[in-house]
Amino acid sequence: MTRHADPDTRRLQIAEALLRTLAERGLGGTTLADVAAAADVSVGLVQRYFRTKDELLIFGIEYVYQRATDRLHRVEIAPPVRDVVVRLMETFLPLDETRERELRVWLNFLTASLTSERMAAIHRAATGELIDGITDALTAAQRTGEPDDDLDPRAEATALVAFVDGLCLHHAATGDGYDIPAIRAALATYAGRLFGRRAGA
Amino acid sequence: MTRHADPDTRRLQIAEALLRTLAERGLGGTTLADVAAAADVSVGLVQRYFRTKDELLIFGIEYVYQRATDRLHRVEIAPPVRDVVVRLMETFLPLDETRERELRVWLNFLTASLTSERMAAIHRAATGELIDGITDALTAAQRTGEPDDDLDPRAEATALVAFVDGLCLHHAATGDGYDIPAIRAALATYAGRLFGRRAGA
DNA sequence: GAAAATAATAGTACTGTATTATTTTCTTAT
DNA sequence: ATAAGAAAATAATACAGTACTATTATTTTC
Repeated sequence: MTRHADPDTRRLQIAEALLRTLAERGLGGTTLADVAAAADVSVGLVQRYFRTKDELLIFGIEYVYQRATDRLHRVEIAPPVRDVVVRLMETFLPLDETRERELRVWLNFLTASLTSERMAAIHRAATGELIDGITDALTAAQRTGEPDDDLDPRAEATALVAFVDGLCLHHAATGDGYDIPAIRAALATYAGRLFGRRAGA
Repeated sequence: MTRHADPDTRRLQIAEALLRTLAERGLGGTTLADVAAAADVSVGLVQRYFRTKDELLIFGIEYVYQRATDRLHRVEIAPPVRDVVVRLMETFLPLDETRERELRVWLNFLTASLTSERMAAIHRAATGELIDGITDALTAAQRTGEPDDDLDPRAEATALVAFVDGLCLHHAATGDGYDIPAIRAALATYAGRLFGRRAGA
């Protein structure tokens, strides 16, 4: 990579190399040299675009959340709300290699946020916005009488997010029993109960 | 700590110091010196009882899973099954400081297992046994006609474990909206739907 | 007196950071 | 169109800090 590119592109290229490296070696096993090698770039270049390793990591986590947010915003919002909610949550599933990687990276950052207030804040903000969005969707659905009568939209939104994250977590760490079809089926079942599948049985 | 103790006790003492340190500083921020200090012991002593740091960490994760297993085995198994399942899952909730610590440690080990086959194997084994147990409970409940008619016990068990782990994960990392009462309420709601709360509304 | 634990030290390896000289690439002005 | 100069990227090196491991002598405890 000896071609000049504009600064923003370079930062993105390096960030993507970071994500690849993080997914493969974990946060504790990732060095600047690793990232530079993955980006096919010299270590000095990484240093030029990111003053410190911390700055690179912060940029990396924000990049991951940005991509997740972009996916969310591309979701079609045509009713019924039940399907909208399912589609929203499915954007988080590791349905392709990219998201599989991002899941692993996310888990690393999440664990890091236990000891880094800086990262914790980023994570909290993103999670909060997500839950707000789901809450709004559930509230809207209630007005159309779609979901169960007396459910607490915010509580259900937080529970749903926890459920999906739990599924993803086990997919990444456990494997067995948490393959993609199983996860989608579990999500469908969950949504069915949440919105009351009285029509069925 | 200058009193002699039998080897097993010493290893346990050091392991507990490890857990305290891990919960506080994370896996990446924990050094042998930290552990020794937390155990009020010299670094040389840690080295005597654990040849390498890796050996200490493996012992630590096994210790955590052992404690979780012990808690599971102390759960009362009096029907209805619905309550048994809830009680089983509640043993994983961070209901006291010890489990709060263990949750953080567990998250660190879980993330580490993404890049360590050794740790991944330990995690998979423990998760597998747990899911087997829940599956058995659900199957037994089906014979008594307690839960819904046509549910897949194994799929439901894996989903339930994912749900609880997701709740714990967000409690540790996110905080907001995932306090203990909220988690218990979410679990109760989930169990209610799983076992069919037709009696209520 | 034997075993356990401490204390001090040394060595090796790795990593983040900083610096510098050199080469390559792009742009611009002639 | 091309040559000169600016900017970007490389390469090599140095440095300081840290951590794991190993070793040894000394002290404490049983």
